[in-house]
Amino acid sequence: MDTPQKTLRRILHIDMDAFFAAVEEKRNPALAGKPVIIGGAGDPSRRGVVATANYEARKYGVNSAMPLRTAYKLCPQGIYLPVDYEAYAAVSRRFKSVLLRVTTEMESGGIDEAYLDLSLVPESNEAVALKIKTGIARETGLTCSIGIAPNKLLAKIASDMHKPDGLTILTPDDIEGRLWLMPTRKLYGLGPKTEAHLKAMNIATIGQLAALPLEVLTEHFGPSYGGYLFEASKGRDDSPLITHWEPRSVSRETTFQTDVGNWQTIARTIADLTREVVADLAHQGYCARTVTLKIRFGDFKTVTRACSASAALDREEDIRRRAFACLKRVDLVGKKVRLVGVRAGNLEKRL
DNA sequence: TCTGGGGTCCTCCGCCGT
DNA sequence: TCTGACGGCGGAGGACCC
Repeated sequence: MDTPQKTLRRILHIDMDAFFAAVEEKRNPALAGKPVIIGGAGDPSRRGVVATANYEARKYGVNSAMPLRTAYKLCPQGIYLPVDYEAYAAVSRRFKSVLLRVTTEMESGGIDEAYLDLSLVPESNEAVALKIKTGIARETGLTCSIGIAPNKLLAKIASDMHKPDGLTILTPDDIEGRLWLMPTRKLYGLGPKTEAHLKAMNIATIGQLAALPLEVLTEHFGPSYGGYLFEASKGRDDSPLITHWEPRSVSRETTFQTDVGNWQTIARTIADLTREVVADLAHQGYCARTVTLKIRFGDFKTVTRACSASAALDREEDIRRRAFACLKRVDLVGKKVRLVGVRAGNLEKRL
């Protein structure tokens, strides 16, 4: 029997250019052309990391996830702003409404990116991309970069290839000539640890990774992740778009400005975080069966302690009592605490 | 010396029941 | 009754993403 030829999917990935910084520049045009760095409380003398730096600031070597204090050393003349999540979320809803006019087959990939399945959209790739870019420019005044490919993995790589304001189309014919020339780190899900592991194996490019037998990859990285690397290095990915999603956990955590040795301060902070978690659970309509406490010490060593209940909890008192039961199981003697966090997991819909 | 916050998923390990 | 294999499950830690 003939197996029918599986038609290629057509997946678009869109990434807003330097999103947080672009929103700030839009509402304060005086920032244009200046290095803008957004992160933490917007004060580079306090603890925090860079959430977004605009292209001007990147010229000084400032990048996402860099400590604000390091960014300040590289770019003392930069303009430092706090993260205004509500403002960015409002713009995010507007750009996503443009996407939903193209197709409702959309997966949100966070506040500044999304995937669309164009398989049933009649227009050409170029026509769809132009429609989206002009729509977003009209709606928000911002630019975006777009990648289009047969799957999510390649579409995301493509959107990153020409930034800002880019459009890149990858086909299966581009795997050898383009994908395989890239550093391994360009693969989604391959972070600094795996990159270093591969470097130690003399593997630097996706092409070199693709040449490794499956057995070698599973031996080094386990069957699940090894199998993923085997497929991804060849540009293969059949993961579907997730158009509907339920949260798995709700959490709050905070880093102290200076490390804390005082038990009362730690306890009060846990109580405050618990209150926020409970409010968030109520707002989202969930209750939780597991409470997890996270403690990070001054040396960055992190421990977690979890406590599960036989029935799902939604009362602040019940969740706080379990968070404190977890705290009792952490040895704090002679240690200073850098961060505390409270997480509610094993969520169930509230009736 | 520096390393946020909010998430997801995976692995490993120990416990428990069969 | 003892022992080992095995699967499920919860806890802990870690890698990764935006």
